[in-house]
Amino acid sequence: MDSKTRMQRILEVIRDIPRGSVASYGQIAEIAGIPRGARQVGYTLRNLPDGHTVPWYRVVQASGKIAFAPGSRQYAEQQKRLAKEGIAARKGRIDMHKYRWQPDLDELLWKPSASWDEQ
DNA sequence: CTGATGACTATAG
DNA sequence: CCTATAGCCATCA
Repeated sequence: MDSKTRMQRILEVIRDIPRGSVASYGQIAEIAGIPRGARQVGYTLRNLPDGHTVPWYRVVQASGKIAFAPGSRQYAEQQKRLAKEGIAARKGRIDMHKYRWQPDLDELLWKPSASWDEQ
């Protein structure tokens, strides 16, 4: 089925978010090849089956805010897990400039043989 | 098929 | 910074 493939691509991307970094729903969707699919990412995470190993807590809103309501159980859980990776959430907000995942840059760092002089 | 939903987002005030 | 609003789009009922 097609919807299943889409969901799997979303989960794959989330699993690729490195420890210590975060990505936005829209960013995940775009990387997964689903432009404007931010809500679908949220939908997918919302229905994660028990026993999953998806780092859902590394996904936040584009603004850097945690998507859960302040005071909720999940809000606290996410903030706690992020803190464990060295990501501080001040008032439920994360410094995206500092922690936003940049897959392209990651690849360049792992493949220094690529053209550097292009800038 | 139709209308409602929502772990979203960009924009305006 | 915050709220309000309008797009968005796969799923659901």
